[in-house]
Amino acid sequence: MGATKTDHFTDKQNSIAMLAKALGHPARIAILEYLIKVDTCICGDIVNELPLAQPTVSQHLKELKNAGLIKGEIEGNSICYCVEEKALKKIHDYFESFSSKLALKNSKCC
Amino acid sequence: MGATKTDHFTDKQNSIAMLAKALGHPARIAILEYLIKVDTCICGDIVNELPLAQPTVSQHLKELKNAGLIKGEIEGNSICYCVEEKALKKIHDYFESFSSKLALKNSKCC
DNA sequence: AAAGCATATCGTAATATTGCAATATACAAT
DNA sequence: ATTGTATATTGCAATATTACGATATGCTTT
Repeated sequence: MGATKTDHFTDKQNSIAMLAKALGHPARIAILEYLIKVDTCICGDIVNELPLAQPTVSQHLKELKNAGLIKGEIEGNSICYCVEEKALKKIHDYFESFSSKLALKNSKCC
Repeated sequence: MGATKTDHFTDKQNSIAMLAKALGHPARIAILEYLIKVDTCICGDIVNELPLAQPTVSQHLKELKNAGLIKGEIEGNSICYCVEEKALKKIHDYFESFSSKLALKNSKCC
């Protein structure tokens, strides 16, 4: 095979994995960082910012959008891409709970 | 082509993307959750816990280890896998700073 | 309508990931 | 030494990802 067996895991696990997967590429991390840094968020800027061709950037934007990490609104001729704060909060909260669970452990091993 | 152009991005971006990529599979999320849940952490348990064959689980463990998210110590006959807290903290801190940057924004668009 | 910009989609090649059967390794117990 | 148990590695097939040139779509201006 070769396809991920998503149906054997919980919805939560799949959804976190999906978000993490979308973040699992430096270009997409760079895009998110850029969207947070600047106030205006037009796709053209992103293409100029990244060391990748326009179709490649467009593809990465699509993946971030599919994962729900960004949203894009048509703004006249170009497109206004913005961070979807809810998704980032979801990830943040997830690792927050991880951290607090870890803090409670008195690791018996390692 | 087809290989990620890591050399065009910052070390930080690559390192976060690497961690996120390793977390980008439900099986690996499930493994981490399990390691945090239980006190003892032996690989055999993980194989029984997951709906995947033993070689597949071994491979996922290897990837988590490569990414620095877990560590494994030989414990007699079996292996004691544990969460590497530093790596989880790194991710947590990253999204923490994201969140606080977002909080400061008064998004002009979207 | 035509020309020019911004973005998306298609097609395709290179590479990576996922999953597992078969096999190897390494220790433990008999 | 042999057998059993736990984990890793190998090899391979199916699928996914990454990257980009070429092309399409859709606004906007002329």
